[in-house]
Amino acid sequence: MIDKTYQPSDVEGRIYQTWEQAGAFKAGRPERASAETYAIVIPPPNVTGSLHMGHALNNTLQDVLCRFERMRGKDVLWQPGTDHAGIATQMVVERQMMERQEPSRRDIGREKFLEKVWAWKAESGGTIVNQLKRLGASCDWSRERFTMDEGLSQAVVKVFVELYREGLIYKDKRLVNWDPKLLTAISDLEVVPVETKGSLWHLRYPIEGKTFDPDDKSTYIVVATTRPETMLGDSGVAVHPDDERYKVLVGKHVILPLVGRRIPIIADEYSDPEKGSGAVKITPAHDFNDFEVGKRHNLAQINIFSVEAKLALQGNEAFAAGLPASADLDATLAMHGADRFAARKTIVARLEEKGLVEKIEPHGLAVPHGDRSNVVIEPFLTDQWYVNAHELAKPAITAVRDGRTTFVPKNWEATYFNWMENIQPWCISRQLWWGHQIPAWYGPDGKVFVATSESEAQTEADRHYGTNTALKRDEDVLDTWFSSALWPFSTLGWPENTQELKRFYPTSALVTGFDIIFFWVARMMMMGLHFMKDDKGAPQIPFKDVYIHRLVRDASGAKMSKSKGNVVDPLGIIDEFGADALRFTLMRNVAPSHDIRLGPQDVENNRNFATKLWNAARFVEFNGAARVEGFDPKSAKETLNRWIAHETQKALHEVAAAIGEYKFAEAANAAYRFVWNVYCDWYVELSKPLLTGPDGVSKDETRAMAAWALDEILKMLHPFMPFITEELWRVTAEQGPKRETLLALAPWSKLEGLTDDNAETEIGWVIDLITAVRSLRAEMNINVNIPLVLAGVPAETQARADRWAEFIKRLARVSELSSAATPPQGSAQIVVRGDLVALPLVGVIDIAAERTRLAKEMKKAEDDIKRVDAKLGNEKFVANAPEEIIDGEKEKRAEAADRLGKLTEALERLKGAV
RNA sequence: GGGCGCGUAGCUCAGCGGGAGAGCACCUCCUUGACAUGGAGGGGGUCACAGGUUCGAUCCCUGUCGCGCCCACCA
Repeated sequence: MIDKTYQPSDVEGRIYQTWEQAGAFKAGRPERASAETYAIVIPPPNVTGSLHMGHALNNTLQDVLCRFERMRGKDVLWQPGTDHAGIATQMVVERQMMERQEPSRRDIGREKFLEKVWAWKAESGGTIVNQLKRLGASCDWSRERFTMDEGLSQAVVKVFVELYREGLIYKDKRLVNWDPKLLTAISDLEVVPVETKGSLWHLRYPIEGKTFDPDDKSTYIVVATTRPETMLGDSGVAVHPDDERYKVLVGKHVILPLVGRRIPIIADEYSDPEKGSGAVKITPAHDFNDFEVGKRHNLAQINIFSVEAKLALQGNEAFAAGLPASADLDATLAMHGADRFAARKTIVARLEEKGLVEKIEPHGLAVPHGDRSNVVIEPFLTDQWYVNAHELAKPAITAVRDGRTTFVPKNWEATYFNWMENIQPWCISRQLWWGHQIPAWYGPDGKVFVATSESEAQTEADRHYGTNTALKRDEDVLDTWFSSALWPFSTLGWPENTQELKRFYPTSALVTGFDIIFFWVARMMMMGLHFMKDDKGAPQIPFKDVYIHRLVRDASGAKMSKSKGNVVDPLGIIDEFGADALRFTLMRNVAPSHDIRLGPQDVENNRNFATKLWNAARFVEFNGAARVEGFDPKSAKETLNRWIAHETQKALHEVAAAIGEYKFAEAANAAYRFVWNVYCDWYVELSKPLLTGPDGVSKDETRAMAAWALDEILKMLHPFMPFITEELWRVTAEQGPKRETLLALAPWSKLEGLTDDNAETEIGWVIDLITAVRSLRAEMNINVNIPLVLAGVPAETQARADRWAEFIKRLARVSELSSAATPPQGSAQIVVRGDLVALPLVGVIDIAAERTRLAKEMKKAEDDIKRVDAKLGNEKFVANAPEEIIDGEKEKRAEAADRLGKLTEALERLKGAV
């Protein structure tokens, strides 16, 4: 028995358990050993994270694909796992330690700290996994991986060492984005510009050999800067070679104020005469452009503070060592212990005292910030490890150009190419503790030995030095995205040549958000193509299709964020409306070029849809419509049953085709319309006379068909609404012939041969008639059952009406159905598919109102005729338009003319009435 | 500066060459034997604007305006 109401919270947990116990989501089920494979690797959520709406969308999309392909008989692997999320996790644990007023990580040391992180991972790592299960995600949990588990760590080391040996990973001293709060380098992608109202300081640099006089412009050159504190590191002033104002100064020197350093005035195209004063100070160690200019002109790279000093002071942002010996002592002292912005004040004050500040203008600019720390990034000259991304990008670009990997929607490829073609070296070292420690060891002279293990490095070192030499391991860890880049093959067991690798790589699809195309997708492409080869040694892509989705926003269209307090918790939604309602809402609204707006109202509507489905199943059950062993829908005799079989096939094909093209909303909406507007609104209603009528062949057939179509509905909805469909599948299994499989493993039906145009025409006519009568009744406010007279209709219509009389009476609330040559006096008259239908309503209808109504209908018909005549009267249209269009227009005209004729007669007849 | 996308009913969005659709909201009616988390009916739109291509443009092209996002730069 199906319960009166569906309570998602009561059944979802149980259903999920059933799936797990049956091993329904396991890849490599023996009975599918020879089946085609289908694989998706999950975008690994942060191990310490919890499910947000973005996850809900991302994973529902993947689940729809996986469940659909599983039902289509494929051997599906949805590879789950979590990411160690270096910076994020380290920050979480550090914050927790601070809240508990425990000693800091530097106090307890690396080893103790890492123990704490692992403990935290053990404690909270399962959260996200359980939340994904609540969403219904059909991952193969037996294969769950973690980016820092042993196997994946081995993969990371191997990749690092091999790329190093190929020269594609190298150590370099260049400017990096330094995060002064986290005290680590970060990659370009982790820097976000923040629009800020700043100032532009115009500083006077005295020219060598002249006595500085604020009133004599020939004694100094003005440079404009947004960061006056960096002047301590200036090693040149650049002007544009064509700038007449400064031509005479090129080659001369200025004496850097406060510091006293002699620095050259150089000519370089980088200088823009339009900006600032046209002369720009060059600080090679603290600005990316200046770094390049400095290299061109051999300028000194002067750090205004040193990493060592900062590390020692644990982030006090102190200026310490590193200032040149000739620095103004006062300035140095003022810097000591002050942060960059305090230093700026001090320096500006010192310069102002000396009359060296010409003016300060307000100036808007985008200041780079760290995406995690949210502090201003300091370009900083340090030794870091880099990946030669430019080289690795080449095959990754080609693979997409050749269409071996395709983006859906395709326009993201432009974004991908644009970034890949301009890719910069990828800084992969991080001055953190939580992550994969770089497999590099240093000898006493600083020589580096990169190896897969310490002993291997030691052996190499001993060979090199000719004696046993103590080595020191590189303290840095790798960027989290380095291990993520290997995810599609590391999770499958690489570097071992596993069965999984052979069977599931390249994976079928990747589903991810546009915001990590660069962070993740591009890098997986690079690493996958470099390390994975097919039998012939050709590079292998990590995935064939990349489906890119957008954001989930709140009901008013605002981006969800903790600070705004508008975050909708998917688990709260699941508690209230059920996972199916949330999933279906997301799927019905996901569109390639739009973010999704999600309001509770939408979820409620889809919860209502689930209820509708539930009640349809109850109706079927009440009416004894159980599944019948070996029932073949093709064998149906009743037109109504042939019609629903026809519609079912159509809907099932629509849904399958749409999922196949990643058109999730189209698929979900096709299923929605079929279930609600076809099956419930018409089939269930029209089947009532048959199901409540006398026992017999027709009744049996209708019962079997109703149950059969319901089964098909459960299948077509299952990828979207796995819980309620599985539950109904289970309950209905009790009623018909034995059925052992879970719906999750049931085969997607390959319906064919059910198309029936006659049934469609006939039922279409019935539906139109009922709708027209209902419409008229509502318009004229008639609440009682009324008689219906077919006026002078052809024999075919008459026969049809006879066949459907009972149905029409019931659904259109008609008391009696009869025929006559002409409509009775005082009838309301409507035209249904060319047939005149009269509703004799003497004394009931308002003749004047009916006249007005008819006139309105006639106007419509006349307009239709005019429109078509205008077209058909156009020679060029007749000459150029395709034949079927012209024929269509002619049909339209004939239909309208016929309708007009009947309506005119109807109006004529009404004249006699009072 | 470069790129991508979007302006269609009050709202959220489909449609993307042959006289505009859905859901929600709104109005009217209906507790009829699956479902009031429901049923029936209805009103509501110069498809941003201007040109062009075409027999025909919401749909294709060009431009304008407005909105959003990404990349680069910002002395």
